[in-house]
Amino acid sequence: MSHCSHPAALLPEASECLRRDARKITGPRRSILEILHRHSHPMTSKEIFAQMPKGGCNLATVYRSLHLLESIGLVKRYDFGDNIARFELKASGDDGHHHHLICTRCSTVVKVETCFPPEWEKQIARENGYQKVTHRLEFFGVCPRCATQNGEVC
Amino acid sequence: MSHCSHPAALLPEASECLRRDARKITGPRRSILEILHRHSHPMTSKEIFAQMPKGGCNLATVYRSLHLLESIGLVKRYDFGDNIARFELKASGDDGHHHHLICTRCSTVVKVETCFPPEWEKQIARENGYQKVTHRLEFFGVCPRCATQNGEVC
DNA sequence: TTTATAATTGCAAATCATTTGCAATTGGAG
DNA sequence: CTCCAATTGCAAATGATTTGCAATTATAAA
Ligand SMILES: [Mn+2]
Ligand SMILES: [Mn+2]
Ligand SMILES: [Zn+2]
Ligand SMILES: [Zn+2]
Repeated sequence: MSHCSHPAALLPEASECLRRDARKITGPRRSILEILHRHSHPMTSKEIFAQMPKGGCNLATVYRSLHLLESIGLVKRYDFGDNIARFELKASGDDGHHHHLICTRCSTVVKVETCFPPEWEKQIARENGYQKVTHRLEFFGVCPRCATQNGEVC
Repeated sequence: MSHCSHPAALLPEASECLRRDARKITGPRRSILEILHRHSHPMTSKEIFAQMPKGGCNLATVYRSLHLLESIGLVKRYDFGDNIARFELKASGDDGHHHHLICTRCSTVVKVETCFPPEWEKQIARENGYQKVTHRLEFFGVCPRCATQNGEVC
Protein backbone atom coordinates (compact mmCIF):
# COMPACT_ATOMS: atom_id res chain seq x y z
CA MET A 1 0.00 0.00 0.00
CA SER A 2 2.87 2.39 0.62
CA HIS A 3 6.01 3.10 -1.36
CA CYS A 4 8.96 2.56 0.93
CA SER A 5 12.01 2.69 -1.30
CA HIS A 6 12.49 5.06 -4.18
CA PRO A 7 10.56 3.80 -7.21
CA ALA A 8 13.30 4.95 -9.55
CA ALA A 9 15.78 2.67 -7.81
CA LEU A 10 13.73 -0.29 -8.94
CA LEU A 11 14.03 0.15 -12.68
CA PRO A 12 17.81 -0.01 -13.04
CA GLU A 13 17.88 -3.22 -11.07
CA ALA A 14 15.05 -4.72 -13.09
CA SER A 15 16.68 -3.59 -16.32
CA GLU A 16 19.78 -5.50 -15.37
CA CYS A 17 17.80 -8.69 -14.66
CA LEU A 18 15.97 -8.37 -17.95
CA ARG A 19 18.99 -7.54 -20.06
CA ARG A 20 20.85 -10.48 -18.58
CA ASP A 21 18.27 -12.70 -20.24
CA ALA A 22 18.02 -10.83 -23.53
CA ARG A 23 14.62 -9.47 -22.60
CA LYS A 24 13.32 -6.01 -23.38
CA ILE A 25 12.26 -3.26 -21.05
CA THR A 26 8.85 -2.43 -22.40
CA GLY A 27 6.10 -0.08 -21.37
CA PRO A 28 3.82 -2.78 -19.95
CA ARG A 29 6.64 -4.31 -17.90
CA ARG A 30 7.72 -0.96 -16.55
CA SER A 31 4.11 -0.20 -15.58
CA ILE A 32 3.60 -3.52 -13.88
CA LEU A 33 6.74 -3.08 -11.80
CA GLU A 34 5.62 0.40 -10.77
CA ILE A 35 2.15 -0.80 -9.87
CA LEU A 36 3.50 -3.68 -7.81
CA HIS A 37 5.90 -1.25 -6.18
CA ARG A 38 3.24 1.08 -4.91
CA HIS A 39 0.87 -1.67 -3.74
CA SER A 40 2.90 -3.71 -1.28
CA HIS A 41 0.44 -6.56 -1.04
CA PRO A 42 -0.28 -9.50 -3.36
CA MET A 43 -2.19 -8.38 -6.46
CA THR A 44 -4.09 -10.40 -9.03
CA SER A 45 -3.47 -10.00 -12.76
CA LYS A 46 -6.81 -8.27 -13.10
CA GLU A 47 -6.06 -5.82 -10.32
CA ILE A 48 -2.75 -4.97 -11.94
CA PHE A 49 -4.44 -4.68 -15.30
CA ALA A 50 -6.97 -2.26 -13.84
CA GLN A 51 -4.17 -0.05 -12.52
CA MET A 52 -2.42 0.22 -15.86
CA PRO A 53 -1.94 3.85 -16.94
CA LYS A 54 -3.88 5.24 -19.91
CA GLY A 55 -3.17 3.32 -23.08
CA GLY A 56 -2.63 0.31 -20.90
CA CYS A 57 -2.00 -3.02 -22.58
CA ASN A 58 -3.79 -6.27 -23.22
CA LEU A 59 -4.65 -8.51 -20.29
CA ALA A 60 -2.73 -11.31 -22.00
CA THR A 61 0.33 -9.11 -21.86
CA VAL A 62 -0.09 -8.71 -18.13
CA TYR A 63 -0.17 -12.48 -17.74
CA ARG A 64 2.86 -12.93 -19.96
CA SER A 65 4.78 -10.17 -18.23
CA LEU A 66 4.08 -11.54 -14.78
CA HIS A 67 5.31 -14.93 -15.92
CA LEU A 68 8.51 -13.43 -17.15
CA LEU A 69 9.06 -11.27 -14.07
CA GLU A 70 8.46 -14.32 -11.92
CA SER A 71 10.87 -16.45 -13.93
CA ILE A 72 13.70 -13.98 -13.55
CA GLY A 73 12.97 -13.67 -9.84
CA LEU A 74 11.72 -10.10 -9.67
CA VAL A 75 8.24 -11.09 -8.64
CA LYS A 76 6.84 -13.76 -6.34
CA ARG A 77 3.62 -15.67 -6.94
CA TYR A 78 1.24 -16.49 -4.10
CA ASP A 79 -1.73 -18.78 -3.95
CA PHE A 80 -4.47 -18.06 -1.43
CA GLY A 81 -6.53 -21.04 -2.43
CA ASP A 82 -9.14 -19.20 -4.46
CA ASN A 83 -7.69 -20.15 -7.83
CA ILE A 84 -6.50 -16.64 -8.56
CA ALA A 85 -2.75 -16.09 -8.66
CA ARG A 86 -1.43 -13.07 -6.82
CA PHE A 87 1.92 -11.35 -7.24
CA GLU A 88 4.22 -9.28 -5.11
CA LEU A 89 7.40 -7.46 -5.96
CA LYS A 90 10.41 -9.04 -4.26
CA ALA A 91 12.56 -6.66 -2.27
CA SER A 92 16.10 -6.89 -3.63
CA GLY A 93 18.08 -9.32 -1.55
CA ASP A 94 14.92 -10.75 -0.06
CA ASP A 95 13.98 -14.20 -1.30
CA GLY A 96 10.35 -13.21 -1.01
CA HIS A 97 9.57 -16.04 1.36
CA HIS A 98 6.96 -14.96 3.86
CA HIS A 99 3.36 -15.72 4.68
CA HIS A 100 -0.01 -14.01 4.94
CA LEU A 101 -3.08 -13.81 7.08
CA ILE A 102 -6.12 -13.49 4.86
CA CYS A 103 -9.60 -12.42 5.95
CA THR A 104 -12.07 -14.98 4.62
CA ARG A 105 -14.76 -12.30 4.56
CA CYS A 106 -13.17 -9.28 2.90
CA SER A 107 -9.90 -10.74 1.61
CA THR A 108 -7.80 -8.20 3.48
CA VAL A 109 -4.20 -9.41 3.58
CA VAL A 110 -1.64 -8.95 6.34
CA LYS A 111 1.96 -10.01 6.05
CA VAL A 112 3.04 -12.64 8.58
CA GLU A 113 6.74 -12.79 9.39
CA THR A 114 6.53 -15.98 11.40
CA CYS A 115 7.68 -18.99 9.40
CA PHE A 116 7.42 -22.73 9.88
CA PRO A 117 10.37 -23.87 12.08
CA PRO A 118 13.29 -24.55 9.69
CA GLU A 119 14.54 -27.38 11.88
CA TRP A 120 11.19 -29.11 11.70
CA GLU A 121 11.19 -28.75 7.97
CA LYS A 122 14.66 -30.28 7.74
CA GLN A 123 13.42 -33.12 9.89
CA ILE A 124 10.50 -33.72 7.54
CA ALA A 125 12.89 -33.76 4.58
CA ARG A 126 15.22 -36.20 6.32
CA GLU A 127 12.42 -38.53 7.40
CA ASN A 128 11.24 -38.85 3.83
CA GLY A 129 14.55 -38.95 2.04
CA TYR A 130 14.09 -35.56 0.44
CA GLN A 131 17.15 -33.46 -0.22
CA LYS A 132 15.48 -30.09 0.03
CA VAL A 133 11.97 -29.15 1.10
CA THR A 134 10.11 -25.87 0.91
CA HIS A 135 6.61 -25.00 2.03
CA ARG A 136 3.60 -22.92 1.31
CA LEU A 137 1.81 -21.56 4.37
CA GLU A 138 -1.07 -19.12 4.66
CA PHE A 139 -3.33 -18.24 7.58
CA PHE A 140 -7.05 -17.58 7.42
CA GLY A 141 -9.58 -16.01 9.73
CA VAL A 142 -12.10 -13.20 10.06
CA CYS A 143 -10.48 -9.81 10.51
CA PRO A 144 -11.54 -7.66 13.48
CA ARG A 145 -13.40 -5.26 11.21
CA CYS A 146 -15.45 -8.02 9.62
CA ALA A 147 -15.97 -9.66 12.99
CA THR A 148 -17.62 -6.46 14.24
CA GLN A 149 -20.02 -5.77 11.40
CA ASN A 150 -21.12 -9.35 11.77
CA GLY A 151 -22.73 -10.74 8.68
CA GLU A 152 -21.72 -7.90 6.40
CA VAL A 153 -18.70 -7.64 4.17
CA CYS A 154 -16.14 -4.86 4.69
CA MET B 1 -3.42 -46.50 -0.66
CA SER B 2 -4.48 -49.11 1.85
CA HIS B 3 -7.82 -49.86 3.45
CA CYS B 4 -7.33 -49.72 7.18
CA SER B 5 -10.80 -49.88 8.68
CA HIS B 6 -13.59 -52.04 7.40
CA PRO B 7 -15.21 -50.41 4.40
CA ALA B 8 -18.64 -51.52 5.51
CA ALA B 9 -18.26 -49.54 8.71
CA LEU B 10 -18.07 -46.39 6.67
CA LEU B 11 -21.48 -46.51 5.05
CA PRO B 12 -23.68 -46.55 8.17
CA GLU B 13 -21.86 -43.53 9.48
CA ALA B 14 -22.13 -41.72 6.18
CA SER B 15 -25.77 -42.65 5.92
CA GLU B 16 -26.42 -41.02 9.24
CA CYS B 17 -24.67 -37.79 8.17
CA LEU B 18 -26.63 -37.71 4.95
CA ARG B 19 -29.99 -38.53 6.44
CA ARG B 20 -29.50 -35.84 9.06
CA ASP B 21 -29.56 -33.34 6.22
CA ALA B 22 -32.38 -34.90 4.21
CA ARG B 23 -29.93 -36.13 1.59
CA LYS B 24 -30.14 -39.40 -0.26
CA ILE B 25 -27.70 -42.27 -0.29
CA THR B 26 -27.22 -42.76 -4.00
CA GLY B 27 -25.05 -44.99 -6.10
CA PRO B 28 -22.56 -42.31 -7.09
CA ARG B 29 -22.14 -41.15 -3.50
CA ARG B 30 -21.65 -44.67 -2.24
CA SER B 31 -19.05 -45.29 -4.94
CA ILE B 32 -17.17 -42.09 -4.22
CA LEU B 33 -16.96 -42.92 -0.54
CA GLU B 34 -15.67 -46.41 -1.32
CA ILE B 35 -13.10 -45.07 -3.77
CA LEU B 36 -11.85 -42.49 -1.30
CA HIS B 37 -11.75 -45.20 1.33
CA ARG B 38 -9.43 -47.46 -0.57
CA HIS B 39 -7.13 -44.68 -1.75
CA SER B 40 -5.93 -43.00 1.40
CA HIS B 41 -4.35 -40.07 -0.33
CA PRO B 42 -5.86 -36.88 -1.81
CA MET B 43 -7.64 -37.58 -5.10
CA THR B 44 -8.82 -35.22 -7.82
CA SER B 45 -12.37 -35.33 -9.14
CA LYS B 46 -11.08 -36.81 -12.37
CA GLU B 47 -9.17 -39.57 -10.58
CA ILE B 48 -12.26 -40.45 -8.61
CA PHE B 49 -14.34 -40.33 -11.76
CA ALA B 50 -11.93 -42.72 -13.47
CA GLN B 51 -12.30 -45.21 -10.61
CA MET B 52 -16.08 -45.28 -10.76
CA PRO B 53 -17.43 -48.81 -11.24
CA LYS B 54 -19.10 -49.78 -14.49
CA GLY B 55 -22.10 -47.66 -15.26
CA GLY B 56 -20.34 -44.88 -13.42
CA CYS B 57 -21.94 -41.47 -13.38
CA ASN B 58 -21.44 -38.09 -14.94
CA LEU B 59 -18.36 -36.07 -14.00
CA ALA B 60 -20.66 -33.25 -12.92
CA THR B 61 -22.18 -35.63 -10.43
CA VAL B 62 -18.75 -36.33 -8.99
CA TYR B 63 -18.21 -32.62 -8.50
CA ARG B 64 -21.63 -32.16 -6.93
CA SER B 65 -21.20 -35.17 -4.69
CA LEU B 66 -17.81 -34.08 -3.45
CA HIS B 67 -19.25 -30.70 -2.63
CA LEU B 68 -21.97 -32.27 -0.62
CA LEU B 69 -19.70 -34.72 1.16
CA GLU B 70 -17.39 -31.85 2.01
CA SER B 71 -20.23 -29.70 3.31
CA ILE B 72 -21.44 -32.38 5.70
CA GLY B 73 -17.87 -32.97 6.87
CA LEU B 74 -17.27 -36.46 5.51
CA VAL B 75 -14.59 -35.33 3.11
CA LYS B 76 -11.77 -32.80 3.30
CA ARG B 77 -10.61 -30.65 0.39
CA TYR B 78 -6.93 -29.95 -0.17
CA ASP B 79 -5.18 -27.50 -2.44
CA PHE B 80 -1.70 -28.31 -3.66
CA GLY B 81 -1.38 -25.13 -5.66
CA ASP B 82 -1.95 -26.62 -9.09
CA ASN B 83 -5.53 -25.44 -9.40
CA ILE B 84 -6.93 -28.92 -9.05
CA ALA B 85 -8.91 -29.69 -5.90
CA ARG B 86 -8.11 -32.94 -4.15
CA PHE B 87 -10.23 -34.81 -1.64
CA GLU B 88 -9.64 -37.20 1.21
CA LEU B 89 -12.04 -39.14 3.35
CA LYS B 90 -11.98 -37.90 6.94
CA ALA B 91 -11.42 -40.56 9.54
CA SER B 92 -14.36 -40.44 11.94
CA GLY B 93 -13.45 -38.33 14.92
CA ASP B 94 -10.51 -36.85 13.09
CA ASP B 95 -10.96 -33.24 12.01
CA GLY B 96 -8.96 -34.05 8.92
CA HIS B 97 -6.39 -31.39 9.66
CA HIS B 98 -2.96 -32.53 8.52
CA HIS B 99 -0.43 -31.66 5.88
CA HIS B 100 1.39 -33.18 2.92
CA LEU B 101 4.77 -33.42 1.29
CA ILE B 102 4.33 -33.36 -2.47
CA CYS B 103 6.95 -34.32 -5.05
CA THR B 104 7.15 -31.52 -7.58
CA ARG B 105 8.31 -34.02 -10.20
CA CYS B 106 5.91 -36.95 -9.94
CA SER B 107 3.24 -35.57 -7.58
CA THR B 108 3.69 -38.40 -5.10
CA VAL B 109 2.06 -37.39 -1.82
CA VAL B 110 3.15 -38.26 1.71
CA LYS B 111 1.16 -37.37 4.79
CA VAL B 112 2.95 -35.07 7.22
CA GLU B 113 1.83 -35.18 10.83
CA THR B 114 3.84 -32.20 11.96
CA CYS B 115 1.69 -29.08 12.25
CA PHE B 116 2.42 -25.39 12.62
CA PRO B 117 2.93 -24.63 16.35
CA PRO B 118 -0.55 -23.88 17.77
CA GLU B 119 0.86 -21.35 20.20
CA TRP B 120 2.48 -19.44 17.37
CA GLU B 121 -0.78 -19.43 15.50
CA LYS B 122 -2.62 -18.08 18.52
CA GLN B 123 0.00 -15.39 18.77
CA ILE B 124 -0.53 -14.42 15.15
CA ALA B 125 -4.27 -14.24 15.77
CA ARG B 126 -3.79 -12.11 18.87
CA GLU B 127 -1.34 -9.74 17.19
CA ASN B 128 -3.82 -9.00 14.45
CA GLY B 129 -7.02 -8.92 16.43
CA TYR B 130 -8.35 -12.11 14.94
CA GLN B 131 -10.56 -14.31 17.07
CA LYS B 132 -9.70 -17.58 15.42
CA VAL B 133 -7.09 -18.43 12.83
CA THR B 134 -6.51 -21.58 10.80
CA HIS B 135 -3.85 -22.35 8.25
CA ARG B 136 -3.08 -24.15 5.06
CA LEU B 137 0.38 -25.72 4.91
CA GLU B 138 1.95 -28.01 2.36
CA PHE B 139 5.54 -29.05 1.76
CA PHE B 140 7.23 -29.48 -1.60
CA GLY B 141 10.40 -31.12 -2.82
CA VAL B 142 11.78 -33.82 -5.10
CA CYS B 143 11.19 -37.33 -3.80
CA PRO B 144 14.16 -39.69 -3.46
CA ARG B 145 13.00 -41.77 -6.41
CA CYS B 146 12.78 -38.77 -8.71
CA ALA B 147 16.05 -37.41 -7.35
CA THR B 148 17.78 -40.60 -8.49
CA GLN B 149 16.43 -40.91 -12.02
CA ASN B 150 17.47 -37.29 -12.46
CA GLY B 151 15.69 -35.63 -15.31
CA GLU B 152 13.00 -38.24 -15.76
CA VAL B 153 9.57 -38.44 -14.27
CA CYS B 154 8.61 -41.34 -12.00
C1' DT C 1 21.45 6.92 -37.38
C1' DT C 2 19.95 3.04 -39.94
C1' DT C 3 19.43 -1.85 -40.20
C1' DA C 4 18.38 -6.47 -38.95
C1' DT C 5 15.97 -9.34 -36.17
C1' DA C 6 14.59 -11.58 -32.05
C1' DA C 7 11.43 -10.30 -28.51
C1' DT C 8 6.93 -8.49 -27.55
C1' DT C 9 2.17 -7.38 -28.15
C1' DG C 10 -2.89 -7.37 -29.50
C1' DC C 11 -6.59 -10.13 -30.54
C1' DA C 12 -9.25 -13.87 -30.76
C1' DA C 13 -9.71 -18.54 -30.08
C1' DA C 14 -8.44 -22.38 -27.17
C1' DT C 15 -7.77 -24.68 -22.53
C1' DC C 16 -9.15 -26.62 -18.30
C1' DA C 17 -11.25 -27.22 -13.99
C1' DT C 18 -15.54 -26.40 -12.25
C1' DT C 19 -20.38 -24.80 -12.21
C1' DT C 20 -25.17 -24.48 -13.68
C1' DG C 21 -29.90 -24.61 -15.97
C1' DC C 22 -33.26 -27.77 -16.95
C1' DA C 23 -35.85 -31.70 -17.88
C1' DA C 24 -35.98 -36.58 -16.65
C1' DT C 25 -35.16 -39.88 -12.87
C1' DT C 26 -35.23 -41.82 -8.30
C1' DG C 27 -34.63 -42.60 -3.09
C1' DG C 28 -37.24 -43.16 0.77
C1' DA C 29 -40.68 -41.15 4.14
C1' DG C 30 -45.42 -41.94 5.05
C1' DC D 1 -47.48 -48.10 -3.42
C1' DT D 2 -47.42 -42.94 -3.86
C1' DC D 3 -45.56 -38.70 -4.00
C1' DC D 4 -42.19 -35.19 -4.18
C1' DA D 5 -37.96 -33.16 -2.99
C1' DA D 6 -33.41 -34.51 -4.01
C1' DT D 7 -30.45 -36.19 -7.67
C1' DT D 8 -28.62 -36.91 -12.11
C1' DG D 9 -27.28 -36.48 -17.14
C1' DC D 10 -26.19 -33.42 -20.60
C1' DA D 11 -24.83 -29.60 -22.65
C1' DA D 12 -23.81 -24.97 -22.28
C1' DA D 13 -21.73 -21.39 -19.36
C1' DT D 14 -17.90 -19.72 -16.36
C1' DG D 15 -13.62 -17.61 -15.28
C1' DA D 16 -8.79 -17.68 -14.97
C1' DT D 17 -5.07 -18.43 -17.81
C1' DT D 18 -2.73 -19.79 -22.15
C1' DT D 19 -1.63 -19.74 -27.00
C1' DG D 20 -1.24 -19.18 -32.28
C1' DC D 21 -0.24 -15.78 -35.38
C1' DA D 22 0.52 -11.65 -37.73
C1' DA D 23 1.92 -6.92 -36.76
C1' DT D 24 4.93 -4.03 -33.91
C1' DT D 25 9.03 -2.62 -31.40
C1' DA D 26 13.31 -2.54 -28.48
C1' DT D 27 17.98 -2.77 -29.12
C1' DA D 28 22.45 -4.72 -30.44
C1' DA D 29 25.30 -4.27 -34.33
C1' DA D 30 26.94 -1.92 -38.35
MN1 LIG E 1 3.24 -10.38 1.16
MN1 LIG F 1 -3.64 -36.62 3.56
ZN1 LIG G 1 -12.08 -8.66 6.70
ZN1 LIG H 1 8.71 -38.05 -7.29
